[in-house]
Amino acid sequence: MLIGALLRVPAQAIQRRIIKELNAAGFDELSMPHMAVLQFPGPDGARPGTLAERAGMSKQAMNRLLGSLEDFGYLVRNDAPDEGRARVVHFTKRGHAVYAKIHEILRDIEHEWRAKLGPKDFAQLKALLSRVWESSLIG
Amino acid sequence: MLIGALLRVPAQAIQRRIIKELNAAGFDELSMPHMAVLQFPGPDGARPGTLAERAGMSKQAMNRLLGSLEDFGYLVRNDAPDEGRARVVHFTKRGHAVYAKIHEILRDIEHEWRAKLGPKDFAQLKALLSRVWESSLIG
DNA sequence: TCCTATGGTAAACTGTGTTTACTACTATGT
DNA sequence: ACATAGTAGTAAACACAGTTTACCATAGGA
Repeated sequence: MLIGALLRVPAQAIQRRIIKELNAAGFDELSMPHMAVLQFPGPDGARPGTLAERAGMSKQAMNRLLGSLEDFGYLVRNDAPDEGRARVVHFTKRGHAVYAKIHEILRDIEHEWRAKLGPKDFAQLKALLSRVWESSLIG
Repeated sequence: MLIGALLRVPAQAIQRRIIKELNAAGFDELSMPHMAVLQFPGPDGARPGTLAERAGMSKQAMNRLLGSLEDFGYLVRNDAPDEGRARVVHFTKRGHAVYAKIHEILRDIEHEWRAKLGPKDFAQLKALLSRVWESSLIG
């Protein structure tokens, strides 16, 4: 089995599970595209343009996503007082709640993996993936 | 760093790189959605419905994808003589060529990762991901 | 024969993302 | 001071992908 599938399949499974459990927990307006905003490290305090770059999409697409999340009450876009036309995204209470819920789901998943693999091997897996992250392999 | 991001980011990076290199290698009609068909274990010999299920999408969406790949000359959909209305997907020569190219790219990526992490740690990483795959963690 | 299940197909609708075009503010050069 | 270029954000038109709804074709029973 090649590394592509080995990474892709569990990553997708986690993504799907997060959306499903989020919907079940009362955040039922959220769907796949919104994950581009909610992904680590989260939008709180960031500029729309920065978020667009992180997600690998155009500023316009990100902006519409932010607009929908603002309509749903997850965040607000305030003017940034320091710089010209810039704006800053901030979570509302509900926004902080989803983000916390996502972390809860991920902690559950980590707990299950740890139980299956054993704590030592699971730690090893995370350590190796962290090294991939830190190296220039995924730039 | 939580397991979600640790898996998602490199998996996405690999996906993008595959598409980019495929385009550069002369397979320039291919874009992200086509990857749903070309993903492991590949469409050769499979039913449209099976491929839809694998990719987690509707049969109709998969069928249009197959139609476009057929138009581009990557595959054909023949009648399956054994069963009622069933059809079977088969690669054309060009289809086999892309699939081989994808494998080549993935082998390159594995080579780079092996060089960065060291052969032992890279093997360990793949072994751990294989265990995740084999366990019921991603079902 | 009629009913159901399965596999596939077609068209309308929805939403998502890019492209193109524009506004607002800042900084720089003359 | 003014013109210019650069940065950040926004808006509308467009293209495309995926779901929904509906339908056709074959096989296997009741």
